[in-house]
Amino acid sequence: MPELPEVELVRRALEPVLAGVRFDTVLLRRKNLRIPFPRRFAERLTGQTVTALTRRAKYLLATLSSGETLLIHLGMTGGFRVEHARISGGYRSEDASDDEKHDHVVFTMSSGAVVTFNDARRFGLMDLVARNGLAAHKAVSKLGPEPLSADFDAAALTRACHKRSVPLKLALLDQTVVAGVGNIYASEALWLARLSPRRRAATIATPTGRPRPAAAHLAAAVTEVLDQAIARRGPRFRVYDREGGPCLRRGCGGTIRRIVQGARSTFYCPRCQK
DNA sequence: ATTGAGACCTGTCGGC
DNA sequence: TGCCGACAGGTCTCAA
Repeated sequence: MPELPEVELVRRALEPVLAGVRFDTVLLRRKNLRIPFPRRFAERLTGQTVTALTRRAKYLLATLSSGETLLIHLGMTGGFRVEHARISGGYRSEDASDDEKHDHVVFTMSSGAVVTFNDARRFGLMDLVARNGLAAHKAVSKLGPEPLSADFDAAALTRACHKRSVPLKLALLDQTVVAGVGNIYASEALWLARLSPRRRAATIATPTGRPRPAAAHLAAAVTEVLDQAIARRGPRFRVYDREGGPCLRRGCGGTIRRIVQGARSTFYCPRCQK
């Protein structure tokens, strides 16, 4: 489920549970997710306090008292459940949670909170990064600008796109162009900017690499769809998954189409997105 | 260096 | 009901 807004919402929900709190026990129920857990993962985490919970692109970053960072990616289906330790004699109700068979990591915190990571498809990952090692970490070292920071604007987008022949939609999904946009928000941002997902990325720049108006429209649209999704606590599908439905732009009258780009679905209105 | 295809893994949904 | 293919909000790797 998670693109940048969803990860940010997870971060906000988890922050009060983890920040300032210690890992009392760490239970690994398997030895890998998308990649193996690092050596002695549980031992290295146990006893440490989380000093901050931040986010970079779609990664959650828990800074630890040792200066190390616990890096977490939710993949497609990853998520956390927060419960509280029960006094012995308690029982678990059957319907309290879905598939415990996909509960892969269980953190018991010094507060009594029990934080469980569940991930059916196991496209998620956890890693432990040495103090000062984060910037060089493979997962984050090549990420482009944070779309909700001042680093991201029409100029940054233009620089990243002006020599690229890929379709605009695929450029938005490229995490080195802008970090955190995924398949839903890429379609949504292009719709908002009235730009065709099939258009070459380089066409938002002039031949000399200056931003065209489309670059500013697209940068603003990316920011807006992400901001709105966070504020509304979830995406609003104005084109995504609306194949065959009417374009919601006032006065357009077009019909939403689904195409496949890079083996993933793209939704757009051929009538108003140029 | 860039690009597209395939791989990774499980679940769900629609059609026959 | 059961089976089968298509599809799912993400990355990574490989070959051209």
